[in-house]
Parts: sequence; C-alpha cells; structure tokens
Amino acid sequence: MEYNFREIEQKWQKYWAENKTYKAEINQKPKFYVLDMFPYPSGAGLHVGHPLGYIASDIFARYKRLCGYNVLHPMGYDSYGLPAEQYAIQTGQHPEVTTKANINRYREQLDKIGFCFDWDREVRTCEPIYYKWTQWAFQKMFNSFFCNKEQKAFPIDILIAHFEKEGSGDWDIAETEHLEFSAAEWNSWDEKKRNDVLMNYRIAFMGETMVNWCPKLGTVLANDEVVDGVSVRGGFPVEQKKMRQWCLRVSAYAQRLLDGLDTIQWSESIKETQKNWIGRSEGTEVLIKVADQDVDFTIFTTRADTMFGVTFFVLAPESELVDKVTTADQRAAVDEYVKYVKGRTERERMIDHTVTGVFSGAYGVNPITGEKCPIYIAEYVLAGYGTGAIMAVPAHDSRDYAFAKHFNLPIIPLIEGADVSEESYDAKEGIVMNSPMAGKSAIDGFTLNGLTIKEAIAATKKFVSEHNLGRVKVNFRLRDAIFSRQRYWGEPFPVYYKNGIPTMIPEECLPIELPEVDKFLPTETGEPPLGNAQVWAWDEENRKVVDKSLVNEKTIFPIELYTMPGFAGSSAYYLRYMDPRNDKALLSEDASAYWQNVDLYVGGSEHATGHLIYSRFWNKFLFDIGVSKKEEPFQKLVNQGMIQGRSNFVYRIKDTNTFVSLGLKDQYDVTPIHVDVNIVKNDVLDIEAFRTWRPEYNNAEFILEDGKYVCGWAVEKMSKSMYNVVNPDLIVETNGADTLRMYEMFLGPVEQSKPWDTKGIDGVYRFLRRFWALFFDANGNFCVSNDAPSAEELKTLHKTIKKVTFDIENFSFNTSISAFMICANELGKCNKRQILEPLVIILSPFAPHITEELWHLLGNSTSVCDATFPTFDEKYLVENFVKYPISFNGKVRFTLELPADMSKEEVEKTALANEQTQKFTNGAAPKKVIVVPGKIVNIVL
RNA sequence: GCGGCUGUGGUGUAAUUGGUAGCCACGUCAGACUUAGGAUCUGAUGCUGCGAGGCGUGGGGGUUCGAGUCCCUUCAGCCGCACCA
Repeated sequence: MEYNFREIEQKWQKYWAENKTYKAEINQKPKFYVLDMFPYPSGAGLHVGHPLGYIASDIFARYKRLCGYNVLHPMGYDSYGLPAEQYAIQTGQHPEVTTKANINRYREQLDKIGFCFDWDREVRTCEPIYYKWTQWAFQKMFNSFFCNKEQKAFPIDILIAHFEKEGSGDWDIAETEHLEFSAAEWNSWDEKKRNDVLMNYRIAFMGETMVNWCPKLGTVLANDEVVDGVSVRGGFPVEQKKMRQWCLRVSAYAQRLLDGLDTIQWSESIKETQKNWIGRSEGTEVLIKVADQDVDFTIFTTRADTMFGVTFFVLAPESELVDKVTTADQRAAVDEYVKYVKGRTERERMIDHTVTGVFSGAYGVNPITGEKCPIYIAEYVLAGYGTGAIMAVPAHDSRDYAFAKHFNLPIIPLIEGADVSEESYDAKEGIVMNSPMAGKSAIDGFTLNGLTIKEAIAATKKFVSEHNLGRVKVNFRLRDAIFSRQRYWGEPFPVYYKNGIPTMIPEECLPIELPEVDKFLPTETGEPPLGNAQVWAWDEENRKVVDKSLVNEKTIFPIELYTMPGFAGSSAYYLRYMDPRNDKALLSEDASAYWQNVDLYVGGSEHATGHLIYSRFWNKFLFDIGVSKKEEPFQKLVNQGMIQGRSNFVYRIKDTNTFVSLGLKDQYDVTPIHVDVNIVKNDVLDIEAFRTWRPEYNNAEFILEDGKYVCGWAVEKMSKSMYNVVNPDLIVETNGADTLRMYEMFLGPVEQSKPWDTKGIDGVYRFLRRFWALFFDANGNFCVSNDAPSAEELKTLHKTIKKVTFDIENFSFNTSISAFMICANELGKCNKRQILEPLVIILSPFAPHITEELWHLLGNSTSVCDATFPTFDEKYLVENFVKYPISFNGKVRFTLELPADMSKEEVEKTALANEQTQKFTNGAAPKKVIVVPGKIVNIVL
C-alpha cells in the first residue's frame, strides 16, 4: 500500500476531533502545561514561520503525554488590536467581522497541521466572557496599593484606614510623587480631593504623564510600542505630550521582576534584555541647597565618590525646578532655551547629541565642601530618570566633560594618574585624590583621599546618610505602563465618572461590553471613538448601561471613553486557559491549585520588553491577591527563531518588457523585480505562470540561459510585499502535514532564525515513505511479523530510543529526526513487531498522523497518544549486548584508573587485558588506546 | 559606550559535553532500472596532493597526553539598552 498522506491525515484529524482525544481534565496524574504565544489573527493568514514554535511545543506536549503527564496544551486568539481597527476605518467593516473571518482562516490552517490542542479551552480576548476578567483584574489593581517594605500589593482600604488615623505617616509605599499630610488634613478633605490623593498610590491609577502620542494612529503608545521615535505598528512619528491617562504601576514591581529572573529557565539573552529594560541602578540621592534662595533640590548619582569633583549642576529643561531657581536676569535666556527644547521631537533629541544648555543664574551649594557651583539647564539631563537633576563631574563623566568644555567650566580630576586633558576618565578603577584638594577642607574633616573608588562610594554613602545630607536610593529605568488607548477595538474600561471622580462599575455587573459605534474614527470634538457610542452611560441605580442622552439625570454618569491596550488581554490568558468558561471567577481554586503555572512557554523573542514583562507583572499582582499560585507565570521559555523569506528576483531591462536571466543580467541595464516565489522552483522561473501572474507581464519577453530563466535571490523578512510568503497549506497539500512538521524541525535548532528553503524537504518525505514501507510486503499488504528480533535490531532500537528521549528533553528536534533516519537506514527491511511498535510510539510526537494509522494497523484500538513512551534501560543493554557499542554513533569510550607508577607499556597492556575492556571489545582490537603517562587510559572502539 | 548571542564543507547542520571533526540531510558527481526523469535504488563527495602524506572548526596566543568545546586576546555578524547621571 502506498503512503497516502492525504487520506491518512484527513481520517485521523477527524477522529481526534470527534473523540476529543486532546481534551485535558484535572486528574490524579502529574500536570504539565505547554503553551504557545497565542497569535493575533491577521488578514494574511499563517505563513510557514508561524507554525515553527507551535510544532516544537506540540512535539513536546505529545512527548510529555506519552511519559504519563496530564498535559494542558491550549490555543486561542489575541483578537483585539490595531490592524483590525485600521482596516475598519478604511473599509467601514466592523472589526468583529474581519476578526472572526481571520480566526476561522487561522483555525483551518492550524487544523491541517495536526496539533494536539484542546480546542474546548479556546479563548478570544475580544469576547465578553474573556475580557470580563481583564476588567476585573484592572479593578483589583485600582483597589490596591503596593507596599515597598513588604514588596507586595494590599487592598487600598488598609491605606485609607492608615490615612484616617496617621495621615501619610512614614509608610514606604509605591507612589507617583511624594506627599506628606496629616490625619487631620486627610479627614478634612472632600471626596474628590481624597480620590486625587489615592490616585497617587493605586496600582491602576490615572496620572498626568508624558506619553508617546502618535498623531497618525490617534492614540498613545507604550514604550515598547515605540522604537527609534516611530510607532512599531505603521512606523509613524511619535511625539511627547502630557496627557491624563490610565497607568499601571509596573515600576513598583521592578525589584521583584528583576529577582524573579533568577528563578526561571529563560535564555540568557532575553533575561539580559529584561534586566536592561528594568535598569536597576544603585546610587545616592543628595539634597542640594540653592544659594541665596529658599529652594533646594535632590540629585541622583551612582558616583557618590566624585562629590569633590562637582563643578556645576544641571537640571532637565522639563523640571519644575527650572522656574523656581532661574534668576530675573537669566529669565529670558532660560525661557528661550526651554522653548527650543520643547520644539524638538524625541527623535531629534535621540539622534542629535550636540551640546546645548543655558545658565540659570542660580548657584547650588555642594553640601560636603560648601562651595557654590552654577546651575545649568540642559537637555542632556532627562526629566524622566532619577530626579531630573544631576551634579556634574566633568573629569569622570563624558557627557559632563563635553558640557564643561563647551561652556568653559572647570574640570577637577579625582583619580590618581587619570589624564583628563583630552577626555574624561569614566572607568570605576583607581585611587581617589583631590578629595578634598590640598589646602581645602570639607565638613567634619571628611576625606576620601587614598581610597579605592569602591571604598569611596561606600564611605560617601555612609557620610551622607549620617549627616542627613541625602539617602541611599535605588533607581529603575522601568516606567509605569500607560494603560489607555484612544481606540475602539479594545477592552472598555469598567469605569464611570461620578461628578468627575473615576468610579468602578460594581464587580457583579461585569463585563461592561464594548458598545456599537457608527464610526470608528474619533469624534469631531476630538473624543476617542467610543465618543460615537450612543448607549454609553452608567445608570448607578439600575446598575446597567444606558443611553448617554440621559446623563444629566440624577444617577446616570458618563462611562470612560478610552479602551485598554493590546497587552491587557494577553497578560493573563495563560491563567484563563486553566478554567476558560468559569463565569464566577477568573479561574477556580481547584484549577489554579492543579495547573499552577506554565511549564513550557514557546514564542518569539520580540515580546521580551512587552508582553513578557507585562504578564510577569500582571501575574505577580494576581499572586499577591491569591489568584495565581506561582510568582512567575512561565517557568521555562523557548524563543523560536524567525523564519525569514527567501525572495526571488527577475531582471527587467530598463524601459522594456523583456526579462533577462540571472547569468546574463550584467550585460544589460536592468531593474530587479520581486517575483512570487510560488512560481519559481529551485530558482528557475515558470515562464507561463509568470505571464499569467499579473496582466502587465502578459506579453513579457525572456532572454534565457541554457533554455531556462534563472532568478536571483535574497534572504529578507517574509512578507506579502516581497512575494516570498510560503503558505503551510501548500506544503501540506503536496507533501503532507507530517512531512511539514518534521521538515520544519529538521531545518535546524528551534531557537535559530533561518531562511525558508523548500529544497531539502524531499529527504524527510523519503524517510516517512521508507518508514511506512517497513510495514508492508512486496505486494503492498500489511505485513508485520512476530519473530524475535536479532540482537543487532534490538541494539538499533534501543540506541534510537535513548537518543530521541535525550534530544526531546533538550528541545533538540533536528537531531532526533537524524536519529530516526539513521535508525531506518540500519533496520533495512526489518518488519518485526517488537522493533516497529516502540518506534511508532517514539515517532508519534513528530509525525502524529502516519503513526496513528500504523498504530491502528498494528491492532491497537486506542490512540497512539495513550501509549507509553518506551524507556531505555542502559544497564539492561549493557548486560545483554555488551559486545555492541552503546553510544549512538557507534563509539565506546571509557576510562580506567590505574596505579600512578605504571609505565606506559604496562598501562596499555593492563588496559587491554582488563575485564571491562574485554567485555566491550569482545576480543577485537580497539581502534585507539589513549594512554596518559601515570594512570588514566581511554579506550576507543 | 555597556551587555548578550553567534562564527564548523558548496548548503542546512552534527559531535557521546574535553576524547577519531564533519553524523543526518540537501546539492553535486558516477552507476543501475527506465521511452523519459524534477521517480526509485546503489556508490562517491572537507581542502590539497598521482601517492605515502599534509592542512583543516573566523585570526592569534594559552591550559592539557588530547581543544570545535576551557582561558586570554582579536576580528566579523546579529540582537538588546543607551545623553540613565
């Protein structure tokens, strides 16, 4: 019988669906949770790059199941987002319609590849049953604050009680700005004022912040959605703007986000990326008094040891201090400079690092030496980091150095032997001098001279804290996440404005469903798209959403017009999969206790500073309130590489419709044009297909070489515009899903990026056909014998089991497939059940369809998924087949320890006569004996 | 500038984790069966040399009986952060 993959694959896909073979339920077995990053269903459908990670995780999920685990392996859709909305704006099509159509297409494509997803657990972030819990989590964050001392979130009521009794007191709480007030003050405030103050502490809060405003998209964007000053989606310019927005206090969790990295198995590179993004820096805050004014400010430095080298101070132009310190005669110059800085885009500031700045007229007092130094205002100091003010030490900071040179300010070297005549000495190595300088003194006789930099930093920290001049401070680069978007296609906020106070819609009334609008663009008055919604007001008394024309009535208030950003829905979806239909809770206690967290998470590394930070934050919050059972959501992370496209080119002779083959193109003046890779085979163009591809090529002429038109090629991103998209359906159609699965894995390590090249696919296809043929005789009849296998055959089987087990555990699927191929080569025509049956099981994670068919032909009535993965018993093999090498590629190597005083010859002789050697060699001469003078001998057979 | 990852035949890659470098495939060449081959099967295939041999894991150095693997240094490519004090 021929290997008819079409028939087989259809048959078993239907069987799996009907029998719900992949359904996961809580049971007595140990659990294993394998998760893929769920896709955003775009209009383009899946290309061959998407399934790479899905195939890898599918293999692992199937393997774990065969090993006796209860495997949770779900799939769903991240279905809120910008592209569907942009499309809606252009065409008027409701995003829900296009999203549904795209999801159906994705599902169809995914089904063809034979994944073991439990589709009963599918989630879609745009469905009310799902986003109810996104809204719920937001409300929980709104009603929580973060205690820095305990490093944990607590209900806001605790804080309110504290304010009522003690005012702001001395609690160390994550806050937007530091406030101090008494209990009396708190109790005297009205509700509005108290709410304003509480916003300063809530984990989900409304804040006046600098945001990345993208006018073209008409919305704000999070930091990770902006790269090089332009939006990731669309590449539109982004400007800084102060706006009132919902924010999440992600920064409160910075230390835990950093510490957690040491407890999870993620790649070094992605951990490093997150560490950079969190950007912890330990330093000192020092209070600086402004001379002759009743003003002071705080600077942040990591180089407290350089306090004696301060020759000026710098404030960020956006800092509120600028206004306070500027003297009358410098006012005009400062105003002009601030105006200039405001006019510069983020992008310009990023690229152009020329030195600019202005003197404020004021002087700051160095608290240690009492010396006065000028205060400058300059854009190289950023308002958003530290305190927005620095002490400048030009001798040991290159930026301060450039500024000092430009404005002709003094430079005092503080490190012995450092030459600062040409550039600053930034290294943190050396012995401190000039601290204080000869002939000068500091308060309390403080000196750092003769210390190493490390010692000097510690000494200064101690001195500063003891003398109340400042405090030790840890700063993070990680910013709070801006949580509102001025868009339609996202989760609505469960918030209404009661007399201007943001108020949560009661938990029992959730979800607040996204209202219908007649237009997806902002309103004429500049309101977000939800401003177009007619039924969008909250009736407090009747607890329901009502028409907004009623707003003037007593208990009816407007609802928030912003929607949540893309990462809202994707931040806790892994928890929802554990209990996706529960409408009483995000997930039940049972489900949470059993499934815990994701054991293996597979997805692209492009989410390193977005989704993978947000969901860690989100999970930590849910952990604090007892919903999640583990501090980290994803125990092990594997980042699959990108599949790049391999584009093909044709060369058109300028101003003609004639195309010249690659080898001859240098003789003409040609324009390379992308050509659809699907009409090119092994770089040879299908000329007829090309003519019908697009009307303008109908009567194209060709200059051929050797009768063929050869195309050029290049590796580029796989995208529609480059006509290099290879569709997985096409491969499934021509070679079958099992071949596609194995070929994608055979291409190389999962983590590695590589261009898609269909050239090698035949090798895998041949293997599957050869494997299939083992089960049939010359007449095509199924023919498996019950004869006892030979020792040679058992050896092949066992070493294959050993190798494949080892490789799957290590996520090395390309090498396991090599092992299968070697196995098939060695078995020749072996058709013995005792050999073939275990092989079918260990191949099934890779090629589920063909193995399911063979498994049933072998007489089994249940799915091959319910078989048990054969284990390799090394001891058994050594005892029974010692005359055969046990390592996979036929080598045996072992070490004997012999007395140290033996001669080289004696060692060799003894080694060969050794019982263990004899057992392995079976009398035959070894290929190589490595003798180390002294005692160790290594024998290679 | 700081940090991370990678570098092996014509190509994708492998190496029992310090032990015969190049497994398994693709491609190429030769042969077989064929009217035919973009089907199938068999064999060869790192470079160099007629040959014995020599040379080979980006370059240089080191540790070791032994290095693709460990250490130092250098080059190249990719990625992250970046006027972060």
